[in-house]
Amino acid sequence: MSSVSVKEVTSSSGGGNSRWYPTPDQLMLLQRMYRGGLKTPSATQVQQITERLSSFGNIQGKNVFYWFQNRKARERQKLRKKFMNLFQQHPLYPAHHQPGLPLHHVSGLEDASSWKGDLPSAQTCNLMCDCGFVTMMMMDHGGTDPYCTRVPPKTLQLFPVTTTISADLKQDDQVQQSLAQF
Amino acid sequence: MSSVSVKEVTSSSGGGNSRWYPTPDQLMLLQRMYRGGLKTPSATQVQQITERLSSFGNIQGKNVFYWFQNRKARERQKLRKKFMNLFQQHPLYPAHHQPGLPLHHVSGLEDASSWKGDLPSAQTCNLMCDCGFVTMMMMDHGGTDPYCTRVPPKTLQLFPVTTTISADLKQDDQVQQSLAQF
DNA sequence: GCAAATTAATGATTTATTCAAG
DNA sequence: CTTGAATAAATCATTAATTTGC
Repeated sequence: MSSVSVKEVTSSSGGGNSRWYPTPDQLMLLQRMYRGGLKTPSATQVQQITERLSSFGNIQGKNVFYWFQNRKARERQKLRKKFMNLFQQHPLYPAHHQPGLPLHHVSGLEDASSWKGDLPSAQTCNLMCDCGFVTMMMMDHGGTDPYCTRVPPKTLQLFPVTTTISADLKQDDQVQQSLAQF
Repeated sequence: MSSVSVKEVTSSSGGGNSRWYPTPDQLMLLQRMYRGGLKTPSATQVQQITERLSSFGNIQGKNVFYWFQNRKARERQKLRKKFMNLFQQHPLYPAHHQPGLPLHHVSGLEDASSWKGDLPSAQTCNLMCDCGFVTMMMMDHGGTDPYCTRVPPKTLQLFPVTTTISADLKQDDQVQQSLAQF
């Protein structure tokens, strides 16, 4: 570990070359392009960029591709995290998840009488939920938000998402599973 | 800063006043259910969900109903937009033989030993465009990116790709500009 | 000062979604 | 219903920072 094996820039051949590290120049240019608005370069663009950057050191197309992918992903990640911290005080959510699940059918709810009558028309929903939805969308990209931390929950699979059941059953099942989460 | 004010979740039912804002927990669960496959909950399901979510804060059946309605509607909206963009942003991937840009996977890029599922095409912003994420981004770091801004058609042709103008060319342009800097 | 130990960054892979074409 | 195309999300893996005890 401590061996800071100097990686010659001669990437090819050698054999087990370790990963690519952008040279300062390469990095600068990549960042400049990103800030300039290029988030997802096309294949052609990757190719061009690679060619140009190769004059500063060894580089491959996949390095460029990965760089933009990671850059973009981590920007979003950072923003999500920040935004969530802004919003929900309470720490990362492992709080409520019950393996055992209390799945039960809250019986006696069939009629749904409490709100059935005031079921609003479809036209109004846009107005009503607009702002709230913005909030949601902001956090949406963390939809499953297992982000938060790497520490607490290792991997939490929530939905198997099997497509072998009828829609209704599947939905009911999903509801149950979802409800079972808390 | 506009959207951050959503903080007060006070939907106190006291005076039939302000509208509902989902709490983070409620939101998370709703999203989870939606992604789990529940797009249009039945009345019964709405009721169940409402009961469960009410343990996190004030909520009514119609809120849940509206939420799903809007979520679904906006997903469709988003897709429509995406579809439209697809007609303008060209797909530049599989096409035919490009001089140095053969089929799939930006080959011509060295070993490409693991260069597998890549080949990005330009259409990223779509997810973020819709509901205020852009706002957040701007708020966060100075409104840098034209994530989803409409693309002014530029007259710049670099590649003989079939038709297409606009977004992709814009990006190519950006690349050119960026590359031109060194 | 210095390394071992720990944490943060980030390059590289894998996995899950999603829509639409067949 | 299945599958292809294309990601974004999640994860793995390795390296650089840094902390810490001596």
